[in-house]
Amino acid sequence: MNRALKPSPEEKHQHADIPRKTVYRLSLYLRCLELIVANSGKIVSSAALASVACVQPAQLRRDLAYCGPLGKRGTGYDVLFLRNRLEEILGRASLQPVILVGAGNLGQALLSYKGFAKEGFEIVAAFDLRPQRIKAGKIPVCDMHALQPIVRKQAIRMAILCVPGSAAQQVAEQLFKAGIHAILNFSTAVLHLPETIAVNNVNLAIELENLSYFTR
Amino acid sequence: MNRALKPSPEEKHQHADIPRKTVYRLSLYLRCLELIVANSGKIVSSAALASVACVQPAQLRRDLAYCGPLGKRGTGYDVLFLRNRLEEILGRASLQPVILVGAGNLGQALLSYKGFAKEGFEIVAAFDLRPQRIKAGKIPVCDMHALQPIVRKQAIRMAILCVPGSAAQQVAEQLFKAGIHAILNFSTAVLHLPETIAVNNVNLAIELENLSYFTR
DNA sequence: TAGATTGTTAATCGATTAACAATC
DNA sequence: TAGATTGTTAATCGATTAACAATC
Repeated sequence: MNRALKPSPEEKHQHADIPRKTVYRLSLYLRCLELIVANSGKIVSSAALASVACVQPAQLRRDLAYCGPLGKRGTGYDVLFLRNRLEEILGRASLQPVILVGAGNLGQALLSYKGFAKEGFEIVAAFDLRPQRIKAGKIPVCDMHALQPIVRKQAIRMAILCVPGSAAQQVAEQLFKAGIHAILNFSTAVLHLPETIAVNNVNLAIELENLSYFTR
Repeated sequence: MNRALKPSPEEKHQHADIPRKTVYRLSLYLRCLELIVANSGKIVSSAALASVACVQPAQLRRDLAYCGPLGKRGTGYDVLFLRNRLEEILGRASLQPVILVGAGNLGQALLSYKGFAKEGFEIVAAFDLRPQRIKAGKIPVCDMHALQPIVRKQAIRMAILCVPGSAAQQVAEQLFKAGIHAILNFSTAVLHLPETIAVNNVNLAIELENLSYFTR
């Protein structure tokens, strides 16, 4: 997506800093809108969309307000228009290349997981200490030494990290040095990295432990 | 807030409702303590532990304070004692049985993922519409019809949900009716369920989308 | 006792919700 | 115009952080 040099009115809100939690919910709303589109809904009110997304209508309106005025007072939101705007804001216009590092159990699973491709992300390469041991369908599995040149050459910004916890910090530093800007961390380790790199943690064992606590 | 009667110390912390975010971080602290134990640390200060866990020392002390006084002023926390207390509070004393529903790509991956077993959770059975198509090592893969009797008989409280988004709501209702108390939801659907059942959502595509937004 | 570090209180910050004026 | 629903402001709620008295 090419950007005009001077900001147009549409872009007025593009660079507003939207809180992280709101951005997360925007993704949620987008998925709810897809459902509504599939059910041939044309117009949706904040109350209706909020109920699908399981949030309060006031919160939904507030979240959307960060993106500029998107609805029509007295009427509601045009479903297709809102969907398109959210797609723009979330940057889903273009296919995003991603690499995956650590092709063990979980890593191999994510390689074959269809959910990413469906939503605009393409895993273009996987990396492992012992690349020959891995079957990964169409995706090339490379040696760790190939990481930096591939990331640089293809200008890849995002990585999925699935190495064992004991290796995670060291590999994460490699990713940072190679020029990666964001890591989805599935390892059990807490990563200590410069603030310029974004990290989202998905710790499956902790999620279960957390649920377990609340079942008593 | 004026209380007529002051609760005794035990009363105060036994049934204390610890905020969800704090419970999550307690799991994190527990894992950091394991690291410190491995490095033969005996005593740890809030500053040291906080730095390992990437949180503020004040937040760590506050979080721990929900669990009663666990440290010694002027000295710090006894590593083994604190670990044991956190394990008790988080209920890691016993092995927790879990079922997995939907053994597609992601489901099969989680079945073979070692991370759960390592941390006190055992996937005792998997369920799928077409159980015969799945290879799952030692774990029995059963027809959906077998769900309710198995959950009841073995008094299973937790489920991992990996079915396609289009089936998720319906299957989640089945889980609820079968007597499940907590769901780790990997499907793309937003589940509408009674408040008595706990749900944690892990939406991999949204995590990536969220990171993608913050890399610009 | 002097130094260190917790546990707790008070101040700050941010996020959610309620209320309503703007306006379709 | 009357009814509906947004966008926004103000009130509320909860979570984080700073500060410090308690105490080892």
